[in-house]
Amino acid sequence: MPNKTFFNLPEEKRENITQIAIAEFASHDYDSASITAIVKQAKIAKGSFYQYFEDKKELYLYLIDLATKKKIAFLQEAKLPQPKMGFFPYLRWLFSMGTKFDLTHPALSQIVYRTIYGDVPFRDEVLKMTQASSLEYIAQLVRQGIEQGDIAADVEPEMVAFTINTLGEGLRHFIPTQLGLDIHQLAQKGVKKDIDLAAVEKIFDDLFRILEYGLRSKIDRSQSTEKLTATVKK
Amino acid sequence: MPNKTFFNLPEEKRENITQIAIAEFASHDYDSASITAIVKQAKIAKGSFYQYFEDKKELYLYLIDLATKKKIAFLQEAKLPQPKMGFFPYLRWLFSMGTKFDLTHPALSQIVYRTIYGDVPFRDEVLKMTQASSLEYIAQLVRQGIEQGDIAADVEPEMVAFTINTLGEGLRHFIPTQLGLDIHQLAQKGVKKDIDLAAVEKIFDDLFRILEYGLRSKIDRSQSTEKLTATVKK
DNA sequence: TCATTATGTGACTATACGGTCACATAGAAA
DNA sequence: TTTCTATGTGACCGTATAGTCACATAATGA
Repeated sequence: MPNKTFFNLPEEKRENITQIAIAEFASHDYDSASITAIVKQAKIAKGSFYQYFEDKKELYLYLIDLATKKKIAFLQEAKLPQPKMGFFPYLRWLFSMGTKFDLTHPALSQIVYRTIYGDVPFRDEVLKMTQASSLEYIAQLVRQGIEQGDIAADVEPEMVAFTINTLGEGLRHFIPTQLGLDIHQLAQKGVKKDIDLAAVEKIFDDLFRILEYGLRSKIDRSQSTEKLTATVKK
Repeated sequence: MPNKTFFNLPEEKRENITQIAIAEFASHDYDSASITAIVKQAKIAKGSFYQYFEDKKELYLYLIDLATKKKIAFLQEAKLPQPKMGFFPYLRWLFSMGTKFDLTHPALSQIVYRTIYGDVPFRDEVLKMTQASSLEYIAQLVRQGIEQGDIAADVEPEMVAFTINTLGEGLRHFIPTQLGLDIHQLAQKGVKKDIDLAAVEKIFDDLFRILEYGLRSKIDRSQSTEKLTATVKK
């Protein structure tokens, strides 16, 4: 955690430094992100920076923490749907909110994303803060879905959790691509034009058609293939 | 492409330099990979290196090219299965061979993987050499699968191609994890213990159960749910 | 033997990095 | 006014980087 000096700073100044740091760590991996570049852009002395943060690692962990908290706040702010709405609608809501967060906070999301695939020198430490928990959450959701009869009982919950988690991460690439947005420009310059939400929903329609057919329990499948098709295709 | 001086080198020396370079670019992203470190390990003078390669970028592109060619050779060497064997068995063969390649050439595969998620300064240039073509190949396969009646006609081919491609990439994380291997250690030290191939097949069983149910055309689905289950579970 | 060409070499340049520190400034308390 | 504490500053350190170049060595051919 940063020194209290950092939090004593006028909000505007602190926010400015934070935003510049986010942009730097979003567009470079840990080793390549430059403290020198940050202080130069933020127009503060190097010595000042090192009065706010112990070292580079502390700044980085602070940003990871910030991203995690912002995402949780984002999900809580959008009022959670009925908890008993069933596995697939709930999962779709999760995917949809995740996408909205990624599109409205592209830089933050990019920083977290980097910890999964990039070269953070202390990856394990960071993954505990992010990735592991989200995969475990989905796995638990899947087990619940099986108990409730939403998901076929003969699937391997870990495999399903992997499939869902992987596709969720993959959407972070796929959706911007389909919308004609460049994911790296996005992280640096933010969203310019309005997002075609209908196109995003169409992508979810298609993806959940595959997932539902692939995962739904056999009772449902044999009973209501037509109804399912009707529901999915609206 | 490297200078011809590089190819005039005694095979052993050239191979040594190549392997060291591969290890370096596998364990660091483009900016962090160090030419100085490579020449030090390979015990050649800096000046010699710059007689083989124009600059860092040329070495990097050479490695990407090498990885691509090795993977293609790997797929061709394992004699291609009957081309008309149907979409799912063929896809499973592709996944299986991809996994084998990743496990036997972890460093090369890591370098290519980096171009998708890392910060190569000339990403677009590189993606044309790798990612784009594999996604396009799968998309074409999907369209073919729809024509042949293996895949439901009402799915969006691009969406299916994304799903498959994303899961294929994701397996590169998932399989080593499930086998208790560390993906980054793997890239640096290679495979020590024998790989539990049965466990890998089990993962494919589970994944293809989801994919087949999710994608198979409705005619097949209603006709032969039992047979399909029997086939998949063996 | 000499000349020509291909290779090898490592000190060197210019630049960048993370991090430090002696000092300067400011505001508040006394 | 003086003292104390919090904050700001940028030259500087040690180390690393990609890339260069004047020179050395080796091999080939005449």
